[in-house]
Amino acid sequence: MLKKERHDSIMRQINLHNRVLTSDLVQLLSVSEDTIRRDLQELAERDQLYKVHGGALSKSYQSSFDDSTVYAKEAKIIIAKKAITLIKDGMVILTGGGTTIIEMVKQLPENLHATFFTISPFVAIELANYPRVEVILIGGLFSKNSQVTYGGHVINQLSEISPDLCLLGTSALHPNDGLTDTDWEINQLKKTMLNCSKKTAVLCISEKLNISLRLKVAPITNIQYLITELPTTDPQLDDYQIKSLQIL
Amino acid sequence: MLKKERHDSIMRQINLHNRVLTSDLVQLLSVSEDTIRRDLQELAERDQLYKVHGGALSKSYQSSFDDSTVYAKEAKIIIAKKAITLIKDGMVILTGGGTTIIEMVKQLPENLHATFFTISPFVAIELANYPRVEVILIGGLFSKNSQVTYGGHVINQLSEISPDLCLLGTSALHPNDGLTDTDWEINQLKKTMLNCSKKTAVLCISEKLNISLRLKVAPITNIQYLITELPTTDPQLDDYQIKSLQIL
DNA sequence: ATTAAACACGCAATTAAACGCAAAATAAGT
DNA sequence: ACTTATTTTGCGTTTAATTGCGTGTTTAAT
Repeated sequence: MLKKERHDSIMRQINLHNRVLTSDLVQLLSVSEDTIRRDLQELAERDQLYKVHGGALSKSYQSSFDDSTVYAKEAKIIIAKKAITLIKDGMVILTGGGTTIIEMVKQLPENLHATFFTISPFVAIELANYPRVEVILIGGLFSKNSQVTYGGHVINQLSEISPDLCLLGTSALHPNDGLTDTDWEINQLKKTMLNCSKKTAVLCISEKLNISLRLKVAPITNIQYLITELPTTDPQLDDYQIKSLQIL
Repeated sequence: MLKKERHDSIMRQINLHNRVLTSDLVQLLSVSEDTIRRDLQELAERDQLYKVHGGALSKSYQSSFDDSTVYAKEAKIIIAKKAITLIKDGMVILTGGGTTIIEMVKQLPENLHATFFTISPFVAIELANYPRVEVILIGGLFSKNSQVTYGGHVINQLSEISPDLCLLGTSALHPNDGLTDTDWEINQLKKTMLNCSKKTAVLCISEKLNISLRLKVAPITNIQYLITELPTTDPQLDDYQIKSLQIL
């Protein structure tokens, strides 16, 4: 088996399971441990995965779990400040969850007058500090992992609203594969959020760029704004310079 | 399981719960106590948590779940422990918001298997720690004062469910006037919650007894359980000794 | 003071990683 | 096609990391 095939296979396993054991890969690909180790090392050098003792982890896995030590907070504040330029008085806005969105909420102007729909209790609680903001928490099953509401009931309610702007945190963004995710239910949810909104902005710290996960949410052409902490001219963003997408 | 996964899992527990017991982690991650201790030590060295005898504490106490300032906490814990005796495996339960209810949630047995509907995001977040509990957050307008969802949408959804038990925190309870409140919308809400549930338990610290507010929610005969921090024989409860009301 | 739980320390067993080297495979040039 | 240069791989060995257990000590609660 060619090295490149092995690497692809390893990346597939990682995207599929968020983690992989060296020993499993040895069996799966029937090569020696040394080879796997060398492969993992190489992929780690290319920033495609996170190497740990005993195996490797998905790079995006990192932040899906640690949601407290607010990872890359500086970057998220920069993103937040860019994002609020999209928000005008009187708008109806739909948001997902995640630390990036919460950072954004904290940066909102004191006297903003707007209506927010959200699937995240944390976002709702944070928004409650703004006297002129109307907050509607969309109810449904509560996801223990993502800490947002999800499921059919949420989807139904989303189909009844038509916000001006949808603000979405991301697990992964890729120039070709667009927005992807790992969880089926959250995937459905994000799809619906995107579809019901007039415009969509994706908030994405740069390390989540060029990553592609198992489940496809939407092609990049369905997104109108991409917001990262990088300057708009940064070469990392070159692959995203397409006409339908405005980079902030 | 990889060490980093363990660490993330531990941090997640801490961020959600603000505290964690070594023994719980041993069970949760099925490794020896030594391993957990070494993990905690490592995380403590990295300033990610405070290590204490028996477990560890969150380093950042800033969360909205800071319960160190909860008023009359001791009393509320007593109430909580009484309340959970009403909860059996398999039940469908509806809860309101408030610190008393949150204290109760924190006291629930680790392996409770039940379905909870709630109008409080805080309660939902806290319930999310219980692996076998299904949490449904009832969505709607989010009240800045009471930090619960309210309004027509909530009322509608309540009318579609029929929980076995409704757990209600109280603003005021009076032998003649029953359950009363000050806010019109919250009042409507509590009425509906009471009506849709098969039985209702009122959680009430003793200092809120014998108080009557402007708006009537329900007569005392509509309530099945009264839970206070007092012993059931306390003279303060004499006025509430009626046949339809069980005092815990 | 007594007792049980929690802890720290060292040890040994297991497992993973790193290193050097030679065989095998691949690519390149004649 | 044949040889040479380069890369890749597997093996043996060494080194490091991780874990669980036994033992004795500390801590907290009664």
